[in-house]
Amino acid sequence: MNFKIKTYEIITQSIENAVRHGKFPSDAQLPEVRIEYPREQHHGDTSTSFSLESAKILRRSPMSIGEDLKEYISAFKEIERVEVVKPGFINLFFSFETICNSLDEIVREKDKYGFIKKDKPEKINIEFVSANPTGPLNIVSARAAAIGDTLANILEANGNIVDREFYINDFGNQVRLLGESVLARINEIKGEKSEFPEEGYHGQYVKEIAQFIIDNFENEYEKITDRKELIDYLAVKAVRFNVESQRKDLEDFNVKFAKWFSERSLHESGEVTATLSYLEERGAVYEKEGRKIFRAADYGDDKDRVVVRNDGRPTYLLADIAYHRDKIKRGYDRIIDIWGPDHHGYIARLSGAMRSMGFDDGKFRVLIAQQVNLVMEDETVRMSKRLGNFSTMRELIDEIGVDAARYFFIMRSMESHLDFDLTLAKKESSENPVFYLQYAHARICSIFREAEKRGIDLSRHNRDISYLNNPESIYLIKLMIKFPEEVYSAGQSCEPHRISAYLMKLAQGFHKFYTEHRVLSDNLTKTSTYLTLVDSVRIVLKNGLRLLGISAPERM
RNA sequence: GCGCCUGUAGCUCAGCUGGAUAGAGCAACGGAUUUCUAAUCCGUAGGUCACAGGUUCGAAUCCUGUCAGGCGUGCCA
Repeated sequence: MNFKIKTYEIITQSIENAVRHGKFPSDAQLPEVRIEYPREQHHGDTSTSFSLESAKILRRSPMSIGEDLKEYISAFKEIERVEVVKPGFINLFFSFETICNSLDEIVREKDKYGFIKKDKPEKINIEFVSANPTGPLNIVSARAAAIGDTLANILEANGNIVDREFYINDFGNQVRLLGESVLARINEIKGEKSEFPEEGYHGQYVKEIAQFIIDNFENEYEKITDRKELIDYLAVKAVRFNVESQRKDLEDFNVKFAKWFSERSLHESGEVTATLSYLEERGAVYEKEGRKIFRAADYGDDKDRVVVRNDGRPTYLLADIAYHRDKIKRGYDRIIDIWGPDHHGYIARLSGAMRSMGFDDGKFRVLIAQQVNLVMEDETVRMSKRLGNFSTMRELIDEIGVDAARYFFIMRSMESHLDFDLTLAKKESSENPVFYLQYAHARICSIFREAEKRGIDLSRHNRDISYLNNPESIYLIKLMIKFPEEVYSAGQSCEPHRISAYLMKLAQGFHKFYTEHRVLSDNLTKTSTYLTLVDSVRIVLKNGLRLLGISAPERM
């Protein structure tokens, strides 16, 4: 059962009945019925402000409209009580039996509870992290990884087919600089004189790459005499090294990409030039002073953007358009990109490009994973890849663990500028909210272990829902009823943090239940009823944690 | 200058796309365990929702302006 949908049905039918009986004029333009969850429990399970919104049109007081609807609403068997209060809210209270029946649904569906099957699944591509292959992944990438993977999980739970994708920027200036940096380090190790490139990468890992290449490819690169060719060779090797280590870090973070897409491959296959002619055919590109310029301003951007420089080299934008054209060609219904905050100025031009290629506006969405301030000992740590002074995702995983790290990133909305307190996350791991969730799950498992020890067999005993007629049990059941729609709306709004907030509430509800009620007792009917309840909680917790990519331990 | 994000309890942040008396965690203080795991629970305290207008039955939420912080504003990626 779904509270909102059920309430919507009841209200709209009640309105129809009222119209049929002449309470409301049949030609009135009534507003759309909206259902809300009241903040206060005593305001009902669901409520609607329909009478407030229709008062003007019907030229009647909201209270009297509510009173008219009340008799029709209370005729529904799911509804125990209807209230019309204060300014004109209609509050609905569901019957105890209706609510308790939902437990059967949860226990029956088990690990599928909250997961929807669609007749026509959407094919969704979600691209995230896509960090430059010039070094280890940093904290911002870790945040994007946690958010992107969780969002993908949620969209899958909503019945869609989701491909996770990583775009490798293995082309252009940065990569050349990486090659130069590696060359300098190789010469250094060999005791030869070498100037380190001014804009180069100073991190320790560059030395490791240099050593790695010396150990494995010395015979190959020594044959290359042309400096430019050598740098290119080293760059390719270094990129491969970095991509592999990024892939490993991400897999250890429970993130697996279906596709690693190389930017370089777009250039080599001719897709980039093909995309240019495609845009030219559509009249979206013009030439000026030897450059080719995309008419971004015609598609919502502030100004037009260069796609081919006057020396003939394509810009990053053109490659990116080619990349997204490839995604379109692969037949996705929806395309989602998650970018870092430093790219937000780029959204307008790429969305413009999508529009110019005729891709439906609402189907392309760029989300920004906002910055992360790493806080240590109450001081903000500045992160800079080039200066080599940054905290890596690898360090994060090693320090605080995957579960805690993922949870920290997911529990905040992605557009908030996150202060990540490393000392706290490390030091006080027992106070960490993620353990609170996991502990709830472990506690329930512990109850079942004890039940088994006592030889209690659930299937042999009857249940009696009257044992659930207490505030703690009712609170839990009502909350669990809302899980599927929580998953749905988190997917619709692309807000994974809602799931973590929801699970927090559920764990809270359970811990409270646990202190108030004893599950195992001599009364086998009561025991069996309670076991069904906590089993449901365990199912929902586990399903929710699975969405977040966090483990649900059976013991702690 | 222009654009994007943010501003809510001492700190970190929620607030279900406009609802009723603004919430949680942490930190502080006081209490609870002969019981299925105390990594738990209960209570107390803590607020000019940055500020000023506007929209309406009703605003933390929407519109305008101001202030503050961050980021962006390349023929870099």
